[in-house]
Amino acid sequence: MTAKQEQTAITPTRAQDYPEWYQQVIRAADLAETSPVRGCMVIKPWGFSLWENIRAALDRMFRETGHVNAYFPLFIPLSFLEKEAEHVEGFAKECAVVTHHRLEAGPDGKLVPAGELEEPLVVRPTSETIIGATYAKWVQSYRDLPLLINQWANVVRWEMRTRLFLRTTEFLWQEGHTAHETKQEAWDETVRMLEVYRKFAHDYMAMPVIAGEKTPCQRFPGAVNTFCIEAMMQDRKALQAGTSHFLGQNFAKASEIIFQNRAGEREFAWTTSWGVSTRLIGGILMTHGDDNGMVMPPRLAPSHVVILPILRSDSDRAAVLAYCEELAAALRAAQYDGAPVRVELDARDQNAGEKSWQWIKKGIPVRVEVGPRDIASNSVFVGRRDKAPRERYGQNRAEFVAGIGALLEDIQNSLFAKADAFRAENTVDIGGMDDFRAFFTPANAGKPEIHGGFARAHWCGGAECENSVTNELSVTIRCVPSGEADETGKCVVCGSPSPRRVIFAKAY
RNA sequence: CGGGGUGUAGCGCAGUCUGGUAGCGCAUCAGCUUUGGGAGCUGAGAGUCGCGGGUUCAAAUCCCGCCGCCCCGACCA
Repeated sequence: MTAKQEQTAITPTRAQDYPEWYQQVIRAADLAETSPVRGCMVIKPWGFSLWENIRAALDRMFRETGHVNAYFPLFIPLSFLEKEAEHVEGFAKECAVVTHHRLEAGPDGKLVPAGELEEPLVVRPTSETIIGATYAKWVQSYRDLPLLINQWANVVRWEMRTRLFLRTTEFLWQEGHTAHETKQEAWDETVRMLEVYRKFAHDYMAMPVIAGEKTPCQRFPGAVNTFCIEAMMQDRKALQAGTSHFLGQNFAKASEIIFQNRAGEREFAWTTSWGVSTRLIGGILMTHGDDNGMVMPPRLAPSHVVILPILRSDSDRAAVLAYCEELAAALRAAQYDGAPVRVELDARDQNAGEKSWQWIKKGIPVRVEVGPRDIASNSVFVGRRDKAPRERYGQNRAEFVAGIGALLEDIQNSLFAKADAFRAENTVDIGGMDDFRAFFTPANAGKPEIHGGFARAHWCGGAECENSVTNELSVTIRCVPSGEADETGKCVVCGSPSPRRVIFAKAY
């Protein structure tokens, strides 16, 4: 082997500079770019198609659990936001506010806002309050419940620091808002939707997650309980990938969602809300992406297969293209995940190797090269995105077409298995504070290397202990995992008795 | 919003210290040659050097102010 390292499509590599790698993959895979507006992004067709597939799959799951879609206004009267005290406190600092409704030419010819609004409008950071006000009108009787509504929308949160997909000023999401007759029903809904998210992450994103509950410090403003799914990225930091909130009667009280119950009494409804956002795209990138770019899980990939004709000479050209067209048609007639296989035929007149690398960077699951030799032997030359770029194999064309669904499913499963193994390798049980510090302290403080992971450690339940590790090590409690057996122990910070382990990690 | 870094062609960068009218690689376009793995040769196009002001005969370069982006911190999906 020569001293020269094998060239990677992305520089720097993950190990060299993870945040820079992340940005370069977004560029190289043509997912998105920054915009003239600070903190806002342009989602490009290849990235948006991924979002559309996420949306379609989740939307189906929401309908299967009895929900319907609706749409509520982008603008929320300021007074609505003021109704729930904790909610105000949580969001006030990051609200964009509309104060005028007209532009007029100023003395220097420039446009200036005019027509000041009587009441400023807040661009929704989330829609609990305006949906609550609407539900208050819709709900009179227990017969009007439950209300099970979702909306796909954009929201704005004026964040200090933004990162493409992970935290942008404007982002796309879905927010489910439900109202129920009983506490139990609302609680069940909260847990049901958390499970929908967990299943979606596992089955579609091929991203293992831990479902659990947030500590009081990390709760959604105004919620009684907040549940979440937490994933581990390849820099071993945690990414909150979805949340489901049990809101109790807090927002019903704020918005006066009152119904007459079966006993004829007036009662506040029990509500929930739950959401996932375009952040999931960042999650997919950081779960599966490698030093050659994006890796799309087949079930969500904008396209499954790209056919790359090898056009060696003009005399071959027509025959090769015809063979490729037939192959594309045969693949499109095949099914994967209950729908036709999505196929690209890249007949652009460019160097074959260059085109191939472009598709590798975009993360398409399967590449198929077809040249005169393949046609002569009635075969195709196949490359999988979950394998090394040069690790390819020839296969009989009919077998390849017949097996395309199984191949895509195999890639989907291998991505999950790899991510799951990575998470397992970087999840450790920790007992004492010395080990805890060692786990979360980088060896090189000047330019921290990838370090840490998920620490499963005991916690007494006290906010002081939680805050102390956050202040000292920038480590937060990601969640109290659901469905784990109780295990008594001693709090990693203070040594007090603890009923169970929780997940500590650095987080996005 | 505090500390650090950075901003020069679509992308990655040199040039800045020591002021002299902008360069390299990749990409793009044209032509020819190539073609089973990120092609070669020749030629071409493309930059208000982040923005604004100042010093100077002359500013990418020096000075002042502002802005964007990245990292760390506070905050968060």
